[in-house]
Amino acid sequence: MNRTRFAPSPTGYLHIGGLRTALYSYLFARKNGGKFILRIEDTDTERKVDGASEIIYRTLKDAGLSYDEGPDVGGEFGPYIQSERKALYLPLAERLVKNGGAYYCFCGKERLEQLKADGATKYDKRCAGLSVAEVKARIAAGAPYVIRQNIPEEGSSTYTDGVFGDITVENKDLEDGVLIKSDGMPTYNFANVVDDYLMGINYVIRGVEYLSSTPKYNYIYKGLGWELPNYIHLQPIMRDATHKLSKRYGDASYEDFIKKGYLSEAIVNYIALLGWSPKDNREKMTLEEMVELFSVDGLSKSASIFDEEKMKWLNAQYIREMSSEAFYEKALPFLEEIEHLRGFDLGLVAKLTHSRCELLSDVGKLTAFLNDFDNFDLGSFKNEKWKTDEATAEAMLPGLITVVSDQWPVASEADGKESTNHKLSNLHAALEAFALENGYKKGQVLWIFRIAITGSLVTPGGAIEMAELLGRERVLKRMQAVSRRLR
RNA sequence: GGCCCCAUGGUCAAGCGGUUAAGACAUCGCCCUUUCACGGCGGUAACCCGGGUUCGAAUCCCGGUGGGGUCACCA
Repeated sequence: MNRTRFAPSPTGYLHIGGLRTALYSYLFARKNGGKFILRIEDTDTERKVDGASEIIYRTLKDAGLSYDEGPDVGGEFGPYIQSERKALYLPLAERLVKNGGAYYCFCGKERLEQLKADGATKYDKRCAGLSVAEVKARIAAGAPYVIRQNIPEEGSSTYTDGVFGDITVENKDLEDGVLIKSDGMPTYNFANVVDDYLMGINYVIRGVEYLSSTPKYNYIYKGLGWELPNYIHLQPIMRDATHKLSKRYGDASYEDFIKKGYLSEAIVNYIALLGWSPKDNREKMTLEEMVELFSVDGLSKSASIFDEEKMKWLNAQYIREMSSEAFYEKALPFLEEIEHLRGFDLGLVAKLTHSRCELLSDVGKLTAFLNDFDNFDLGSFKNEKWKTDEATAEAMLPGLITVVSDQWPVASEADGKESTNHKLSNLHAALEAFALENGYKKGQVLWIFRIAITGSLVTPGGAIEMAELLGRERVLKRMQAVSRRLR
């Protein structure tokens, strides 16, 4: 049984890079019929943020990455929150000391600093030579101590990474890291290894920052007589060629993108592609399809730069394939926040903007003309293809007003949607007739009409659709106002 | 600086010794069209550099350059 895990520290919100690591771990587990586990690594009390764990749970679920075991779902390898596992580590470190894989170290801060000042690049193993009796005596005397890993001075260590292949590091380049701090608590390095082993994790999927320190971790496994896990290291997502994506620069978290109007599916789909590609080069995929297509050899060895443009494109793809009902439902929270949409038929707004949105939040700017009308540039009447300009508009408008006024009946209470559609198609026919009678081209009339009622070169729909959205009264009022401005 | 890793168009990326070096985003042009968008068609655009190995190298080896990571009683 393969078991993978995602082990974030609750330092705030879930970053997009973290989400991708979780995604790959999830895909690997699901693809191979294994289990995906969530563990919260909160041993650093300084950086701990209230509510951060909940954000992680929520985001993972929202993104569809269901975990089989975790703090809020339980499991037989718990607890899944590191701070609740405190008691586990010290005895194991002591066992490692007995096996020769670690030793007590009494060197204080001053000596460590002195070593560094003298040009040492790592701890000099001085305490590794202490006799058992001496160690006992010092501890009994109350001397503060840490437990350090005892790494061989000679030779080298090699392991095989799933994406990078064989990684070899000289042992002399490895430092005897602290396993247990002077307060009795484990360091991240130690707790991480212990927890992975105890939770049965046999595929460790994580960022490349651990690539060269993995041999150290392996010495812990070996020292305790544990079987080594397999490793899959992932290159980071970059903001540009030289900077990682990070929240320090406001590079988004998952939730920020949701707030910006991205769909969860699109975000997950896009980040899956950043650093991985399926054999058939497919781009738009559901989570299920990703599970199906996932394989480690599709993982990239180089870092990838985050390109929001492409994610936007993917988001647009997802938006377009939604049913109008689904789109309306998803867009509603955004629609309701837009001031200038008050009093308009939001269902109709959604229908008109659906195919024109890349982000759910695009509705606002697509309908801005509903608000910015009064002083629009009259030069907008100029159109080269239709050969129209302000003069054309001035000449045409009075007649146009009459047509609309006469041919577009006032809506009555009893009117339903069908009746409205009927009236609008009548209006369309009436405008065509008007064009014919007066020697205009249909396109000219529709252009003048649309500009006169929207004041905008670009609108989410044609003249008739804009008329429907604005309603008879507003359409007439706007045309009259424009006609006045043109005189 | 030592050590580890990486290097194909602006971006994501196929490619695993013989290809006219895919595809997608972006960009540009044309078509469609009652504006825009969608859609369709087409264009511009890449193997970091230098040495090898080989009949043949984007692919293998070495060196350089560039970039990233790592060298904490942080995670």
